[in-house]
Parts: sequence; C-alpha cells; structure tokens
Amino acid sequence: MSAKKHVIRPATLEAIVEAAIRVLNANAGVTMSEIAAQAGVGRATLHRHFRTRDDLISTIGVRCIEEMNAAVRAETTEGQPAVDRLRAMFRAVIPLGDRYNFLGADYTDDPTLSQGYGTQLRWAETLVEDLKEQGDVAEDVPSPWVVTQIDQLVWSAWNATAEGYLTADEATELAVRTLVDGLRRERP
Amino acid sequence: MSAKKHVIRPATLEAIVEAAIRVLNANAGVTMSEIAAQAGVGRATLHRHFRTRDDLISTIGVRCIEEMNAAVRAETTEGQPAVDRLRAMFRAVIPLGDRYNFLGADYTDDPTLSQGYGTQLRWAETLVEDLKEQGDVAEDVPSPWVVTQIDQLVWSAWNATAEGYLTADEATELAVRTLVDGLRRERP
DNA sequence: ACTATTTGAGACATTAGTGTCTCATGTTGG
DNA sequence: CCAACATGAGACACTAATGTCTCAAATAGT
Repeated sequence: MSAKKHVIRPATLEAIVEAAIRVLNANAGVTMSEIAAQAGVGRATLHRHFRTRDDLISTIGVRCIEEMNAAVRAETTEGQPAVDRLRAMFRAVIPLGDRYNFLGADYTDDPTLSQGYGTQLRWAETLVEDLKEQGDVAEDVPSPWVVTQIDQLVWSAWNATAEGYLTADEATELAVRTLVDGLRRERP
Repeated sequence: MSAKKHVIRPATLEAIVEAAIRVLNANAGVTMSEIAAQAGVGRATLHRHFRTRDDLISTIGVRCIEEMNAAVRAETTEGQPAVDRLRAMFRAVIPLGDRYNFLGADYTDDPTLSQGYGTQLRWAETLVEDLKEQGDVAEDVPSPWVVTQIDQLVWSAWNATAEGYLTADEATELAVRTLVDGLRRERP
C-alpha cells in the first residue's frame, strides 16, 4: 500500500486515483497500463505507489465507500423520520453512481473493503427497522428483501438519470414511491 | 462455432455445455482449462469444438436465453391478465437463476446474444404496456423504470430462494406485491 | 471384428499482463 | 542555485492463459 523510500506527489496521487475510478467504471477489467496512460503517468510510477493491482483497487474502493458514507451522513440526521432518511440517502447517493458503480464486481474478498460494506449494511438494516416501526414497511416483509430492494433502487435511480429519462429529483421520488407504495396508483 | 472435419459426440457436447454453465456461474472469469477439467474432457477437445472462449460463452449464452424464453412461454398464455403473466414469469424464471445468472457479465457485444436479449426486452415491454392498460401500473411511471424493476425483482427473488429465506412461491408472491402494491401494507 | 474418427494427453508457440529494475530527466524545497 | 528525490521511459523476467498441433488410444458404426 505505502511506499518505503518514495514519497508520492499529491498531484500524482490524485491523478492516479481519479483516473482509476473513472476508467474502472467504464471497464472493470481494464489494464494497469491503460490506467497509467489515462492518468497521464508512467506505468512505473503507478507500480511504485501501488505495488499490485489489488492494492490500487482496494485503495480506490475504500475511498469511494468513505465518500458515499460521508455523503449520506451529511444529508441525514439521527432523529429524522425513516422515510425522510431514505429519501435523503437516495438524493445523496444518486449523483455518485458514476464513481462507485464498479464496486459491483467481485472485490468482496478485500478485508478493508468488506468492512466498509458492513457499515453500509448495518446502516441499511437500522433504516429498515425504523421504516417498519413507523409503518412505512409492513412487518411481514423479510428485512433482507427490503435491503435488497433499496440497493437495487439506488442503481435504478442512478441508471435512470444516466439514461436521461429522469432527473435526480424525479428518480429519488420514484424510488421512494416504488418501494413504499408500489407502482399501481398515481402519486397524490 | 462448428467444426469442419470433427463431429462432436452428443455426450461430449452435453458435458461441456453443462459444465461451462455451472462453472461460469460460480466464477465468470474461469479458465478454459478449468472448464475442460470440470467437464471431464481434454482441453484440446474443448478447443476443437469451440474455437475460442467467446465462442463457447456465446453458445451457452444463447442456450440459456432460449431455455428461459421457452420456460416463460410454457407458463404463460396470450390472453391471460397481465398480472398473472407477470406472476407466471417469475415462477418460471426463479428456478433457472442458478444457470443464467452469469449472463449479467459484459457479454453484451455478442450479436446472437443481444438478439436474444432483444426478444426478452420486447416481451417485457408489452407486458408493461398491458400492466398499465389493466390498471396494475400507473400510466405516469416511465416504462423503462418498470422493466428495470421487473429485472431486478427476478434477481431478488432468485437470490432470496438461494439464500433460503423464501420459498420459490413466497418469492414470486412477494415480487409481484413489491412491484404493484409496494411494501407498506400487509397482504389482504 | 474392422475401420473410421473422435478423444485425451501433452508439447509448443504466442500473446498479454504483471511486477522489477535502471537511468536519464525534471521538479521541488531549502 | 543546488542537492535530493520523484518521475518517465524502456528493458527485462515471469506468469497465466489461449489456441495449435501431433499421436496413441478409446469408441462408434457397420
């Protein structure tokens, strides 16, 4: 992860990380040479600071997850009604879809990373509990099902904005509506 | 795709295809050697009948999609109410999740395959139209959104049964309910 | 049982990517 | 301005996988 004798220059680090996020989202199997090229950096420099490919992926994975958690934390408050927290989460996360989408691949084996997933999972689980308590989700629905639906709605919402057929706000509303009320009835 | 001088033996073909489906679902990046080994077949034999890796993937992809389309066709009838068709589709497809799950990867560039996808997409689109006509889905919901939800519900439902927290029938019911009525109210 | 031909096993060349190293060049901080 | 050090470019060894080929052995059809 960290170099011993070489200190990375901030600009270089930034170029590498941003390029890696951008490029890996476009193609999860992209090569180190390509990442270096897109970062405008020598391939040797890339390997100097990220010994292995997994090293790089782990680093940017952690950064993306922290970014996401921070965005959600910034938009939500503890005492808030659960539906509002859900809505705020969608609003916070949708614009980040472009960046953290690549995490969908099978990098589940990284220890630091799965810790980050754990945090998100626990957050979602308490949200679902609160949704149930406040009558926004029926008690008879298995919680893992609800968590899965929320995850997938995040993707749907991001995708809809990326495709251009919904704005971020519309996507947020539709996601909440879909989860809670279903698609049968028009919105009041 | 097809060999010129060599005719494949039915048993060999079957072993290869089945092993490939099974193994690729476990790990999308699995190697040709591994597939051959799991099929109990020499690596040379594998290459004799499937010149390239893409060739093999394309073949089994087509087979899986046809399998799915056939299963859906077998369970649904033309005049059926849209919700029933939706339910029947879930019931038909859920048990196949183990097999066609690997298609989620980025093999979208294959011509024959994307044709298969096209068929499914068109099927889903007319289903959505009918759902709207019969008042099961509100007119103001963008159809691509509905299609996406259905796709994801298929995955959710399969996953729930694979995880063991729902039976196939329960998952089917919950999927329909989630899409149409949302998760707020208990089932009548 | 005979013949044709598929199959299995392994050798082989080729390709693509990874990771290491060196050295000349350029940048930065004092 | 100078010394230290990060960078870029390229050479290099190594690995893993792909795809081709050959030949002996198993198998199928007649």
